[in-house]
Amino acid sequence: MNIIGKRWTIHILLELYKGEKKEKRFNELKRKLGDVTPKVLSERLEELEKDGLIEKRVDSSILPLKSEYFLTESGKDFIKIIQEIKKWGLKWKFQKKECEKALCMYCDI
Amino acid sequence: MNIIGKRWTIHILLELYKGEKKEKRFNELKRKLGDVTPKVLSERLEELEKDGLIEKRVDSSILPLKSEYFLTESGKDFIKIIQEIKKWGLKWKFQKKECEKALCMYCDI
DNA sequence: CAGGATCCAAAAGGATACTG
DNA sequence: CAGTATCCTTTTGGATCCTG
Repeated sequence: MNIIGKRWTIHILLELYKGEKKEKRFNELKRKLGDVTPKVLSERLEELEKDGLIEKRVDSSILPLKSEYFLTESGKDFIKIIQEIKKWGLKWKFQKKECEKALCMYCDI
Repeated sequence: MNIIGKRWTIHILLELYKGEKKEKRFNELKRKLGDVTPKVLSERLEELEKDGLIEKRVDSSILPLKSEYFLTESGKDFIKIIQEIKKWGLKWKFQKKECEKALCMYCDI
């Protein structure tokens, strides 16, 4: 519940799940997520790392620093739960036909 | 996320799912949940009702008032998500053998 | 680029007392 | 019994500026 209850967490996980390139940079996430402040983003990333859903890889050999975040196995597995929640929402709350496609163009899950 | 993110919500849903008698009274829930204050419990119940996961039946014919809460179909369906989350937790976080029984004696799911 | 530090506003939750 | 009302503390999140 610490994971799922907090703002931005789900969006971060989904962002790391989307697209071809699975590793995302700090500022890349920041941009994609719209208006997360660096403080909050940094907090969420730390928590997710602590809980083992994501990992961080830092390349400190070159400057400027380059750090990349990516989903772990448990993180990928957690995406399934997010998908279940979405299905529940589609079934009982929002009857949005567009979202029922294999890969929803709106939320990419 | 409004549903799942807030304190006590999950516990309320599980409480309404447990046991033979599926309808639970306000003070019954309050007692079972330990130390929820009536204010918070009342807030959560309202939200859950508004979101359609539970329903309320009031018997105003007799005094003192008697109100009963119970899960709707979508509420019951949501229990499955809670179970998925629990499974995820068991798999990746807490390897608690006792919880893997068909009906866990600790959390009743 | 990847954050950390500081300060502030808002939301959430809890304690307690009271009421139809 | 089933809540409301009031007040207060804690937790979050956001804004903004700064740095190695």
